[in-house]
Amino acid sequence: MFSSTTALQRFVHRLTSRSVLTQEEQSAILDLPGTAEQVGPNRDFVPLGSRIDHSCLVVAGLVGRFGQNSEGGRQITALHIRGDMADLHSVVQQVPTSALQALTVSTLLRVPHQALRRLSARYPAVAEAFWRDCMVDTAILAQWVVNVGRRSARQRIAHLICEMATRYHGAQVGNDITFDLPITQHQLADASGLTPVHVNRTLQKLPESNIVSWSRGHVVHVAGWAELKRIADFEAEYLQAQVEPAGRLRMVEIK
Amino acid sequence: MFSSTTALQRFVHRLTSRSVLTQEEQSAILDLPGTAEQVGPNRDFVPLGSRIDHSCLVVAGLVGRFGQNSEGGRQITALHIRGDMADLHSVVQQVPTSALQALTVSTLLRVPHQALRRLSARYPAVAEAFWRDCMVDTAILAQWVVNVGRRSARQRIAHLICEMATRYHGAQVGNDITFDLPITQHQLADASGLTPVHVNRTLQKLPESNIVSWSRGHVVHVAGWAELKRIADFEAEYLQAQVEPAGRLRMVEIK
DNA sequence: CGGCGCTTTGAACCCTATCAACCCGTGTGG
DNA sequence: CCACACGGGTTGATAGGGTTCAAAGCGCCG
Repeated sequence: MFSSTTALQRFVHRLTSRSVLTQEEQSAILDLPGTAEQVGPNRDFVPLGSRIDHSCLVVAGLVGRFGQNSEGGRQITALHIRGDMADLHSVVQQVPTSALQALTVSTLLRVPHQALRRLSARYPAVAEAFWRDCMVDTAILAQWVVNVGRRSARQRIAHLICEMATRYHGAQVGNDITFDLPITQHQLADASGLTPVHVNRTLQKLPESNIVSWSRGHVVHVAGWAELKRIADFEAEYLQAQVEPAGRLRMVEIK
Repeated sequence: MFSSTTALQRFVHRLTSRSVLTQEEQSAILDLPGTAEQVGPNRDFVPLGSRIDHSCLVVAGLVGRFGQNSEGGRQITALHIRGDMADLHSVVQQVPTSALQALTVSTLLRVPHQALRRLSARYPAVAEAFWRDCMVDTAILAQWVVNVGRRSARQRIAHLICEMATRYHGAQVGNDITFDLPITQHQLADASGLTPVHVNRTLQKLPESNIVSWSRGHVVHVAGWAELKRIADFEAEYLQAQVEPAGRLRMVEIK
């Protein structure tokens, strides 16, 4: 149904939108081995505590990184969509400090660390691209802190929608956008630091000017992107969805 | 007053507590060039927007990474203490997506990216150590999301104290700890997603069992570490303050 | 002594949580 | 084909943690 090659192509595409990689390096990534796996919703596929030996590329579906407090309160700290290597960082940090869970039925490609490390050692520019990609995730995370720390419920949700819209559509976001975000209100609550009940009520007040509609098929339709951005207080720069070629950086000379 | 060599030694020490570096690699880091600078409190020394060409090593003082919402609400997304290379990630991301500001009088060593890149290109293991260090900062950030998203005011503050105590003292935390945290209640509020007023009130209720005292000289005294940890719901693993030698990883063979 | 930055206190308010039902579409089994 | 369970989503009532605004206290330094 979903080819792992397609997923790797998406991954390469993401990397090259921010980093400079030679043709050889790109195809080396495309040749990465891995075993595909399908997991059901609400299933931890990267549990806490035990050392792991692979990273997970999201082929299809939606994946969340989860934190918890002792009372069982859950907090999603990151969302990953197709083409994301959800725990690329585990290449340098083998013991997960937070768990990865599928939010919907998802397909994953488990890529051995060994292969990723070999690639990084052989092509320093790939290591650099990996590092850089991890730092974009970090920038997103920093925005999440601002989101839950200093924004109202409606802003939090609006911001999350803006982020996901941009991540799905890259730079080409028009004023009218549609994309698939298969997430329940409960999960949305866990992502925004709110209660499911309050998410529900906030969501109802959002389409006041027909800005967003959230059909239960999980497809989000944004009718007024500019307006939504304003509400959300959203600036897309940190996502670096499309860094201009001139802005790209490469530490290692191209041979 | 503060030697930049000492700061670099601290930096090396931090790196080697999680990564394996040869003697040669370590001294290469110690030889890193840089220009020292002293900045006053509340001064942005890494502003938003403009491309930068150096990273900042904190020699002394306390610095914060700031996010903002459009209404001017400020949110600290990271704290950095002596020995931290506060924006090491800027080596691969030259345009800052959040600003760095001194919280107290601080001394910085501005280290040219060029030097850091040369080091990374020459010693892949150093690049790996840099990447890993950035990922520890990311793990901390993820905890912050949980903190502001899913913890009560008292837990947030307790957690922050626990984190800083561990970062200052590493693994050797006894039940009775003293350390310097020169931060105002206002800044503490910005870090924990609360208002200064509420921080004040929460702080007053903390020493109910003489657990922490926050003398105005900014020196924190924790009398009951175990109890504070319990309140804060704090697990130190994510900080990786002291990874066992056996747990360390190195992608590149030691020559 | 006066000013300044930080801390402290009070009172009112409100956003969001909590608890508890109920609704509704879907799938399943008798 | 209906009964039932199940996982979301929705709604109401109530409570509370945290905010807001405003003013006063306090230590420190010039």
